[in-house]
Amino acid sequence: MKKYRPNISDVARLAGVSTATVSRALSNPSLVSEATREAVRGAIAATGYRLNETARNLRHRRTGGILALVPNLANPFFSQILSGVASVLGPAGYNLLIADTRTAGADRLLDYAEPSRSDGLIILDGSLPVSALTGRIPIVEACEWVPGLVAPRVKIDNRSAAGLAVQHLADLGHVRIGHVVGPAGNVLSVARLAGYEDALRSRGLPLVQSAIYQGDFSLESGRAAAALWLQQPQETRPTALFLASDAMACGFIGEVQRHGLTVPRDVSVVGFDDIELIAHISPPLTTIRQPRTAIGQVAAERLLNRLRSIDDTDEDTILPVELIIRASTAAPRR
Amino acid sequence: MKKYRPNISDVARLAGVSTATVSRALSNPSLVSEATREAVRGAIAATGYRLNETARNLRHRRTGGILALVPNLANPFFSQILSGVASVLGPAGYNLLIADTRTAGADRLLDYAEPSRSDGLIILDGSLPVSALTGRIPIVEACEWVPGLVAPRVKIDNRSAAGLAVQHLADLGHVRIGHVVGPAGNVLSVARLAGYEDALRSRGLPLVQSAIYQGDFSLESGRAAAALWLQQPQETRPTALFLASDAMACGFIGEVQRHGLTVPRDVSVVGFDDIELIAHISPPLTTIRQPRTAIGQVAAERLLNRLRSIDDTDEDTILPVELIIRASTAAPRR
DNA sequence: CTGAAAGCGCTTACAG
DNA sequence: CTGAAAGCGCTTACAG
Repeated sequence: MKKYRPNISDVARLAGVSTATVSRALSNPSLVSEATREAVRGAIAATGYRLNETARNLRHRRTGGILALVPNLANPFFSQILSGVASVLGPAGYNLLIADTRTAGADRLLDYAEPSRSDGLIILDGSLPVSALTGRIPIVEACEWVPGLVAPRVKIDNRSAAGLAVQHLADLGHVRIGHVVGPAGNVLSVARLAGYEDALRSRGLPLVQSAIYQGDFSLESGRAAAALWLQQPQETRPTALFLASDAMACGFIGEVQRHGLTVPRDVSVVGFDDIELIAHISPPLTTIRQPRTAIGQVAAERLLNRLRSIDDTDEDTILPVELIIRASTAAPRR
Repeated sequence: MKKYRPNISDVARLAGVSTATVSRALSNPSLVSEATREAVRGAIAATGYRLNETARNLRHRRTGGILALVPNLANPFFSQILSGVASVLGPAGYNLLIADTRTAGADRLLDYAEPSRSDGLIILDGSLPVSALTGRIPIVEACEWVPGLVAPRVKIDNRSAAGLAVQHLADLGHVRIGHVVGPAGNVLSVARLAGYEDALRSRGLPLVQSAIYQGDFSLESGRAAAALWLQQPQETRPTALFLASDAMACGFIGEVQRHGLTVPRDVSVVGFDDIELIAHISPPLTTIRQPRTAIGQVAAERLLNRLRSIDDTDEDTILPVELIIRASTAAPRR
């Protein structure tokens, strides 16, 4: 018993028809008579035939795959987006390929936009060079975006979302409101910082450098920001902080609690993203919810439309955010 | 200016050689004279030629991809494993395909082990049916495993790892030690429960049904377990709990804190996995660290070895775990 | 409704 | 060291 993989000719021979007919019976049955279809079905069952996708793809000059470029796969922030992407791509018959732009060597960068590698790109990493991506295969950007790249973007309005967070703190009566920014140069960091500044200005609140802390979205950088904040004089340091990610907010809260302070009694904290865990820590975190599954789904749908030439606009899709008020924010102590 | 994708014949023509020579210059340069190689290089640069992977794969009767089957992509637990997988597969020239076994329809299940879909499988979901996976392409299992499936497994010793957690609690002086199990029927749940029971027995501690709570690895199920625990009489309920996942431990701690209790003063808690966040909540969680990146890397390496016929053993790789003692555990109150 | 034939873009055993 | 030719497994315009 040899391990032989039957091909379309084996089926054709057994069914007593040509390979063309088998092919049609498979991909466009209405072109084939019922009797012939039945014969083909029988031959397929008898041989255990399965279509070779690689051959079909070669013939169709496509790959059958969509490549998602993620800055850091280990970061759980992306898994939910990818889950949304996968839920759309699977049923549509596309494979989801994933590449971690950090662990993949820079030499590999040029291959991303290779038409022989995938039929389309979903970009989740705004720090990629435009030149490597431009003009080869359809692209959609999700969450982050590459400045200068012409492609539809599926995202939230980061600037006004940041404004929501800060306004919430202002509404509670806070005057000295601080901000922990994301990674330097990151498009999201820039937009959220701008929203923070917008909100302070529109409320006539003080905008001072000492209330802005550098972060990089990570837990550890939130902890470090807290360490700085703890060293500042109590009378002048912020009574409330808006942090550009939930992870940083967690790190921040953990550190101030370790120093015997209480949130929100001693300091109010707002995060960004609404990752699942932070509803369960104490205090549960007030944050801006980002519809991550929906972002992934819509990005995948728009890319599929481009592949089918339905979507010919470069317009962005802006999805709504929501301020989720939990227990990490309160009026300032007086 | 037409958008024309040059192929190997275009390069051959320009270089004044045959396509066979171009092919050799690309994949086995030592077979080709330096002068010819140079000519080919020039022609490639001039035409902007890029190898078509699909065609090469068809010729080689392979796909160039490895498919990872994940039970739930949205669960961040898997992202770090996938990160390890990606870091090995990328440099080896393989694409990483990912499928979410939950969102993909059951009809798609049979396609997973399709040789035309991928060259090998990394299985992270122990609940898949053996029949759908058997005997088609090389498989490696990581973390979870499918009972009855003959394939190398890369995992930890869940049973003794659970024992470590329980022994730590016993060492602190706890007598009534409870356990929140993972999803019913899950291979990890079963192994960790067995390890819990082992440890109690070997210490001569009471093993009672009322100290075992059903969970499913999720935050919410940890919260629900806490709700049950809170209702039990203080004199008989466990003074310490080992939970089969960090997520459940977070949910548990959050709920008991919400009821005004303090961890570890009122109850000690040990989790499992060592996900990043739980070092930063308060109290920082004592847990069993699972080397997730390494699990992903080793799984990918073993699969690559199988594809190259280097690895011909079905033996499991057992990676070491570590008990990480933080602040969520202490001696029982007396 | 069906078949013969060309072709998608590569690779490689064979011959020289 | 190099080329002609067959072939990987499909699909589809063309002809009947």
